[in-house]
Amino acid sequence: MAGRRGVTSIDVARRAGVSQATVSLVLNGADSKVGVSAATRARVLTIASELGYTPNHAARSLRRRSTNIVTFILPDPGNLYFAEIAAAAQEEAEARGYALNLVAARTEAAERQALERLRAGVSDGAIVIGRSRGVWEELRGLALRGIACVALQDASAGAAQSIPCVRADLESGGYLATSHLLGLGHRRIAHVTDRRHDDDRPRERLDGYLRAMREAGITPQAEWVVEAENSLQGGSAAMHWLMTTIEPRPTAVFLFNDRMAIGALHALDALGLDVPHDVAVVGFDGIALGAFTHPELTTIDHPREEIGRLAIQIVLDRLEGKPTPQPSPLPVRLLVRQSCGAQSRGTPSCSTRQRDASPPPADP
Amino acid sequence: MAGRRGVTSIDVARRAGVSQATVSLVLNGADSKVGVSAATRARVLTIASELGYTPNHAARSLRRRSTNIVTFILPDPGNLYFAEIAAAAQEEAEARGYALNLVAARTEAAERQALERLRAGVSDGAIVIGRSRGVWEELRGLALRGIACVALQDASAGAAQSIPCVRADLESGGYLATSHLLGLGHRRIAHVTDRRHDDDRPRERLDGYLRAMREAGITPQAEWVVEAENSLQGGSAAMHWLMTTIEPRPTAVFLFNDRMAIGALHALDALGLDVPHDVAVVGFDGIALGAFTHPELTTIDHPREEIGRLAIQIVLDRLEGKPTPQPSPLPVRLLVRQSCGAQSRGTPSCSTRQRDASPPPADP
DNA sequence: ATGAAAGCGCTAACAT
DNA sequence: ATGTTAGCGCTTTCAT
Repeated sequence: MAGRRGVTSIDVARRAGVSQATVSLVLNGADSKVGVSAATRARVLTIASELGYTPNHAARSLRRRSTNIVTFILPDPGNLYFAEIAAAAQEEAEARGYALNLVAARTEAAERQALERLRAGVSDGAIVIGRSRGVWEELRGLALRGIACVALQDASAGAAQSIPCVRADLESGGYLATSHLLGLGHRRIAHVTDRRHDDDRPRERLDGYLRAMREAGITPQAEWVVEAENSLQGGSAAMHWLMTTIEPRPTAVFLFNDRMAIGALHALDALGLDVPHDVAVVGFDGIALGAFTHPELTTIDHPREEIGRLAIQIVLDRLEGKPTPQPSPLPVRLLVRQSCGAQSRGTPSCSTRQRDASPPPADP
Repeated sequence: MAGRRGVTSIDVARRAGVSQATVSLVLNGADSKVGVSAATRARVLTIASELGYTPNHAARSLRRRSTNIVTFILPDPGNLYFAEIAAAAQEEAEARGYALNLVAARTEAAERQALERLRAGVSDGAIVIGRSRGVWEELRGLALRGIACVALQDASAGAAQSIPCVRADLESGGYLATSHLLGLGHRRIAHVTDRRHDDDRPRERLDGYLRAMREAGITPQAEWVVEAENSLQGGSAAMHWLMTTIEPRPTAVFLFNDRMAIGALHALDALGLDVPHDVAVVGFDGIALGAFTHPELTTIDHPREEIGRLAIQIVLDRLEGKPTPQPSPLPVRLLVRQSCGAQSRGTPSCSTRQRDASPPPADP
């Protein structure tokens, strides 16, 4: 039920007493060699806006073989980490005249669907946070078709596979987090990782964790590493399990991401355990929310803006034929707040950047 | 730089030794009156998949005058409330064979852009959480063009304007929240609202707040109602201001949404004030995160799934020509957790649905 | 400076 | 059962 059809360039042409081609010429600016007289130009423009003319997207895309759209496929819109990256990408895309479409692909089926639509040419490029292994073959196929694809945060996609990948240095992050806890005197340090298997991301953090432990001469107990669902509940459940099952209890826990860490804080609260006194907690990602938890969350801070901006830049540069080197992993940094116990509760660190802003005007 | 073009139905036709039209017939199923022999059908299908053929989206949309896409314009992807609604909408859209594109429109300019693209026909319908006042004229224009639009959570859009609006009963929510606090014995109850002016949403909650106060025979002090930015910081700053400026201090605060409430909890924590003992806090929305804060957040729970599902249903029903009545406001409910002080900290209420799940398997 | 015309890849009505 | 054909609305080359 498409309803009455919109106004076309032919309508504009008729009203303006010119040919349809002229309308097109006028609307696509003077970038063409052929010129249009100022008078005609003005008349066409006026009438177009009078009629509320908007060029039809499908027709234009069909003809131009491009859409001016980039798709951002995200596995989980409920994870603010992705929201923050997408926001940065969005801004950059907009600045360069492209639209960014977010597509949630929470299941493999949804992901397949989304990729299928990419093949159909719904957009000129894509930023993909892959979920399933098979994504990479698919992405290469798309790249061959001229669709500019960039992977996010996936080591396996790497240079070998010829599709560029923007990522943070996750292994270093894992190492940093764990070293920090070791430096605070902790020995029984647990790590909660993402249950999803078909993915290297959990592995990288884990590698960093293991390296730090090894360097400290500690052999992590098998039960110190637990897999959980990547969610608030998952983090909470994992922490609950760690605290009620393992003897002796771990004194510190490093979690897969901030969202799970927030779940974990809640579990500890419910168990009556104090953070950081009884258990130290370190998250991963650096989402803004981490500055507002109780206690404030110590975490591994990713350059989220840069990740988003870089990803879209590579996509657009490719689209415009510019050379795009395989980017190197972006550095992460330790963001010390309260949950790790490195600072006293009352003394907020200067690295806690998200301090309360100035008071609002009262104005009922 | 579109790269080499993809495989078209003509390629498939050639290889299969049939006409291009036959390929189209086969791929669009048997819904047409004309038949295709099973043999031809099979051959075409095989070859199509061998060649990796995917129908071109632009061409198909141009011809069919429809895209099979619905756009969801959201003002703030960092607000989990929208993420939860969008997730529900997504699921329903998928189930009905449509794709849902999320578009972030954090500024008015971005919103205009997004609406412009709707006019161009990028999608068949749209769910819009308007930001600026002008949206409504624009939406009506789109509806006239046959694009099925649904507004979310905006009273002003209502029946009068002929564009359907799915919304929760915000005024009742404000009333419920405030009444609850009054019932707990509070008298100096503050309300933190959204600073944005061109919008009725803040107003509705405020109306509920004022009605409850009036019924209780209390005249709210002007300074009890403060406007703040809709963000974690905004909530935090507003709470800080309330607690450090007003004499005597309010003993309870009802905030515009859960995100601001979480910011507020943080400010109270930083000031050394105990929630709910020193100050009772009530949020609004019911996002999942509210069950994981410290203390757990008492809030006005919206039927977020239903909102998302209903919105997309109306869009799709309109698209399919089914009658779609103007929906009535969806009921909200008080979700009592810890931050209001109605229950002792140690005794979680049964309405706190998001309890920690069962323990995960240890499996390093 | 402007118009005529050829498609982009597909669907759907009509002809065979 | 299959092929032919006429566009969808636009861009762009080539004439004029």
